[in-house]
Amino acid sequence: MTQTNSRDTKQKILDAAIYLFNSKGFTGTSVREIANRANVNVAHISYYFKGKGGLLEYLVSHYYEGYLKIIEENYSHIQYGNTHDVLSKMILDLLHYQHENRQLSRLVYREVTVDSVLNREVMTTYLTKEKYYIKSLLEQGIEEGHFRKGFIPHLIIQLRSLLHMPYLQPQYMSEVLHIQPHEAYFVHQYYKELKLWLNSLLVDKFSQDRNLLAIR
Amino acid sequence: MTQTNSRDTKQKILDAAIYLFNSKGFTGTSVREIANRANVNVAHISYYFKGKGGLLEYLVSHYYEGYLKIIEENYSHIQYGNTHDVLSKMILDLLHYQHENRQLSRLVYREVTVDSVLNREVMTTYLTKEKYYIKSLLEQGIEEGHFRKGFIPHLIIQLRSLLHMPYLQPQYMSEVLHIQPHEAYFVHQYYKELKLWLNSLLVDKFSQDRNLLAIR
Amino acid sequence: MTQTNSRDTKQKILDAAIYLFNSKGFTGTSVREIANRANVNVAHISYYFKGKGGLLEYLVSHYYEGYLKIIEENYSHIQYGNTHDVLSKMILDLLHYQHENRQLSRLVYREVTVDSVLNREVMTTYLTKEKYYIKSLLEQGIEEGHFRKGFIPHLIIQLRSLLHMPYLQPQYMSEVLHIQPHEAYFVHQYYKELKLWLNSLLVDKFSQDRNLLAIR
Amino acid sequence: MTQTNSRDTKQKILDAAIYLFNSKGFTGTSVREIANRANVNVAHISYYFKGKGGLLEYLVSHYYEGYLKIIEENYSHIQYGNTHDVLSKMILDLLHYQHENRQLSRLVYREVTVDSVLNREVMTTYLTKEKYYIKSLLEQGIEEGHFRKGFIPHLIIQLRSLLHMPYLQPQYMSEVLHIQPHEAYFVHQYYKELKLWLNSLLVDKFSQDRNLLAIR
DNA sequence: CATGAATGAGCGTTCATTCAT
DNA sequence: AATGAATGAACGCTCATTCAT
Repeated sequence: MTQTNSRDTKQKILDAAIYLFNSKGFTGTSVREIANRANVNVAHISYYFKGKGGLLEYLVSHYYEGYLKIIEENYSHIQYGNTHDVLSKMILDLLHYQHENRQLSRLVYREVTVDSVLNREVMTTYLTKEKYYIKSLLEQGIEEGHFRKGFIPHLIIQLRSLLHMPYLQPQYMSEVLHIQPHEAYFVHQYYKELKLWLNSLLVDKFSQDRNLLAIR
Repeated sequence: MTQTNSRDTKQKILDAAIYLFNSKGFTGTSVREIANRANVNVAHISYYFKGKGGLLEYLVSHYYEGYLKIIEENYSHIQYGNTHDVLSKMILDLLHYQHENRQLSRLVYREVTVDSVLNREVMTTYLTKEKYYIKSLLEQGIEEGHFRKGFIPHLIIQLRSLLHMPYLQPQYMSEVLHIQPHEAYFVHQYYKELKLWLNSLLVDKFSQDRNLLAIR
Repeated sequence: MTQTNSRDTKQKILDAAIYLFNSKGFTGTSVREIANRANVNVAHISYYFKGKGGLLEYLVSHYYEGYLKIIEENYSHIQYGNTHDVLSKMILDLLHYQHENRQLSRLVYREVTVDSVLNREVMTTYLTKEKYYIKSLLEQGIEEGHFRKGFIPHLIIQLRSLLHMPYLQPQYMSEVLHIQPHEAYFVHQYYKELKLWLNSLLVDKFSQDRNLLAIR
Repeated sequence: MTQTNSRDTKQKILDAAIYLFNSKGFTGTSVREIANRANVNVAHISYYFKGKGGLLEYLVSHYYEGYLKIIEENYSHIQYGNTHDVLSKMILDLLHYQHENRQLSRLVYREVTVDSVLNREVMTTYLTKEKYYIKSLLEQGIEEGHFRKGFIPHLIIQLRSLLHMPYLQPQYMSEVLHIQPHEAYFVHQYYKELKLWLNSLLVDKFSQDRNLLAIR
């Protein structure tokens, strides 16, 4: 009876879509299911998002925009000698971002593994930037002698794998490993693991000292 | 017109299904597409695999059976003091397995991220076993003083993430990172990375020596 | 092209379904045939009636509701000594009802002879009520001394057989017996037959008189 | 392992078909269901009966042949003054026939209510003969003054209705009326009802006597 | 004779989207 | 802005039948 404004309707659609795409997959979800769950007329989905495809595009874009913003914001704090700290902070922020957008994270990371034009666009628009920033950080750390030399693409794979995987398989986490990734403390616990990984990239003390000596 | 035997037909269906499920996802692929690609009558899919769902189940089960067989085979070689070597070898074998079943790997790892009864069954049938073996290996390594203490579930997450992710995102690998995961040498290159990760689990020389001294 | 209202569409589907179910049977009719005959999109059948099964259920329920209404209405006029008149009138009304819904009658009476959940529901919902009313009427008539004693279930079988059969086999009626049950006068002619049957239930004059004498 | 001869196979198919056609209807039953139930290869149905349709035709023909044989056999005993006895005996024999072929009776009486070429053939081949014999019997009885005058087609309808209906609705009989038509004694109980009906056709004593007097 | 693979048409249903109201 | 009727294509699946082995 009460009139809802378009902001509400759009948000209700988005919430329903996130839930359903997350749990059943994009192609496994029908627009009618979304409309029913959102208590909204079916036609609104085409009206507001130009169809089911547009709805996914909207979700994915929004997700990666927030994702990239975190990376860019952290990257902007780069100075001489602080690449390790910047990377640490970036990782923590991304973990928080994923945690706050758990359902969206899962669906985005999954849908991006199918061959589609959307996937292509995501890669050229967001993932190349993501790669650029991480690569730059690692390169600078290596140049400054803090990170050991390594094949950077492989390091990027590892970082992304470690970051994303837990949010792609929450049911496995909880039902097999008995870890609750949706609990707030998971972020901090898992963050420690990623710091250990990060430390393993560091030039070890001995080599580092030797390097310094050699330089002198 | 000529009648072919059932082995051929079944295999043609499987090949087509792997390709299409891999590239478009399970729900995004229709049985008619599969039948067309396999040059086979649509009815055969239900006839041989009890429907589209049965086809996926068959693929996933077969994949995880081969996967688990590798883990069990390697695990059987466990002896005192060789956990590190067993794990290394297991990782290499799994990388090879994934490489030889690249398309199947991607589709299995993806489809297992949706909420479904199949997923449930996979977790209780295969993934709990996988967890058991890896956990046992790590625990023994820790007990024997080779691996540093750590929260084992988190280590399992990391290992699985590092192992599976590259095969879940081949397009990202090739188009953004310019790595060709389908080339044979990728396995060996990436294997080195995983060995580095494995080494990072080792008790470092210093502590190890100190421990040995203390024991004497 | 022009949009018609839903009442029209539903009715067109119903008319087509009655005709086709009547002539070819429920399982022998396809939804596409119905849709074509109704000049309506196939999807509307599921849209309005929740599938082919729902369509049959709707038809059967509506039929028996009208059928029972007649029985209840007549039953409500029951008074001391008028059971014979009430039964006569009820039979005439039911004959008219069947005549006005000739096609529906045939399909309902036929489909109710297959083993199905719908059939079960019809029996518990409608036919037990029908039995109750007829049984009550006959029992009262017997108690009051108008009807000869008899095994009531057998009388019910006979009444129902005589009432329904002509409408279950109209082709036989017209092509073998050369009777046109669809002509209006058939109702009145056949009604006379049923009255004769009803009279055969009556205690005959002699016995009746004797009974009365004996009572005095 | 043991080789079955073709007689067995045919009979197994017939038994399975009778059961399934009876319970689910002809169009509601698939040849594969029949083959499964008969433990026989699907192809045999087409091989032996020229398809599903031929199977039904075979069943219906056989049924009506036995049915007609009973009528003809009884009719052959007709003599002056015994029409009533002949009819009684015929009715009893038909009740027995229906009882011994309960499932087949139901399916035949049902399938004969759809519009089909088979139905047409049945009417011209068997039902016209059935009509001829019953009509002749009734006409002779009327001529001889035993049966009251009546519209013969209507009498035929009644006789057929009363005879067939109980076997067309066994579930109704048992679940609503709590009569077990499959029990042997039902035949005799119900036979009494049909004799009462038959007696109601008789010229009553008074009128008969009066007629006789008038004739003299 | 018996088998099971193979066929292609058809099944009932659901799809994403459009559009008049 | 919001509705629900309407569309036609596509969905997964089953059908009765054929036929080489």
